[in-house]
Amino acid sequence: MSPRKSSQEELSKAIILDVARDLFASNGYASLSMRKIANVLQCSHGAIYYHFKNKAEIFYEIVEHDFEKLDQELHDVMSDRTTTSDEKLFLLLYRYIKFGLTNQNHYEVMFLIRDEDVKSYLQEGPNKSLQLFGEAISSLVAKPITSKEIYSIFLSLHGFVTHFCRAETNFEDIKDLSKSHAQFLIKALH
Amino acid sequence: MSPRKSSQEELSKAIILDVARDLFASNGYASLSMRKIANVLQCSHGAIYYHFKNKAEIFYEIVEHDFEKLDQELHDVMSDRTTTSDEKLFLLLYRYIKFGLTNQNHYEVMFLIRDEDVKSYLQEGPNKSLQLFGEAISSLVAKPITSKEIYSIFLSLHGFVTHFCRAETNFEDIKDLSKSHAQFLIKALH
DNA sequence: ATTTTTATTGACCACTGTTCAAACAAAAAC
DNA sequence: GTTTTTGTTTGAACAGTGGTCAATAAAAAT
Repeated sequence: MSPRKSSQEELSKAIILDVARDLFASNGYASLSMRKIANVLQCSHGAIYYHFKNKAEIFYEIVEHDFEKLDQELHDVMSDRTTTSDEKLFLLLYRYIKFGLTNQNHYEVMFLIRDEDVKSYLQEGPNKSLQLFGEAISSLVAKPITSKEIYSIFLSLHGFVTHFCRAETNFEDIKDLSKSHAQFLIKALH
Repeated sequence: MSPRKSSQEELSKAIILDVARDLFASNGYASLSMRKIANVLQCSHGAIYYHFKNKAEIFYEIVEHDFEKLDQELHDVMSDRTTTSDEKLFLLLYRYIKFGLTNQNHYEVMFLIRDEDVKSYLQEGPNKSLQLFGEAISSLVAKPITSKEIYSIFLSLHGFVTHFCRAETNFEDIKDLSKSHAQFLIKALH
């Protein structure tokens, strides 16, 4: 009919991302198709490919953006003057788990999906998290920390989140377990 | 042409599993299609559905069967009379990592894939691993171990395997890191 | 008023897992 | 030995996927 929309209803990266972000939160990567997004946007799925190279690009942009909240949160923990180093250390681990489990679909794209297209966008993201983490932890523990220990801490948290992501467990349901996991890991550091 | 094969070349669960297992080891779950399997079997893809309910069932049978090697390996560690408890504890963790990383596609089906069909088959498998693990660890440590600690150990190993599964890292390339991760976790137990 | 650029459509491609009527081989019943 | 029944395979069909692209029309530039 009309191969181009009136300027009022023209698409844009931002509009697509808004809709996709919304649907993504409840659907996840695999079961949210380009056509479903197009449907909500009231456009054809082909149009989306004018704004994004492929499906992976859309979702990576969403995830990358939303992961800044995690950075922010960890940063907040570190710059709080009312908490001790020990408390900070605990909160760092605890908040990481909390973030992962309250943004399970995000976590999946960032750390779990094995799709090659998705992975091609992930050079920076996960490493950045790891580095931030490492620096923070090092600064909180008196004893010198090796990079292997940093890895261990990070991957141990990762395993916790991954497992309960798959089980689709609410964070609220495993708050206690999260706390004890964080404490368990801290014990290994000392 | 011939809607039924001569008895010599008839399909069977076993034959399908043999071929699928082979292809699965190098292709993984997502990118190995029913049609590819049928192609190698020289039959139509429809025929496979006579022997298996769906794709997930095939792969679950493969994975379930091959995971017995892990059970066996852990059992071997425990029943070795020449190693101390401390050595056994280390080997338990180390061998788990090794198994996961030398059977990455298996590990993915058992613990990672979020597909509903796959998960419907997974009521027993992962819990069984966890339980075996818990009993073994408890028996190796003098101090009483809580179930939360068992969880922590297990999920920490899981995170390690998961991460390097995604990165498709060879176990050989991170042997050292595996060892230090195992040792890190043991430190938390004491 | 005309040309150029830009964004959208929808048909199309090559896939995917899954279903199922039809067809025929083998086994069982007669 | 013939007929019936059962078991197994085929291949077309379905509904879906991500992705491409010529045709087209609105908007912008001339």
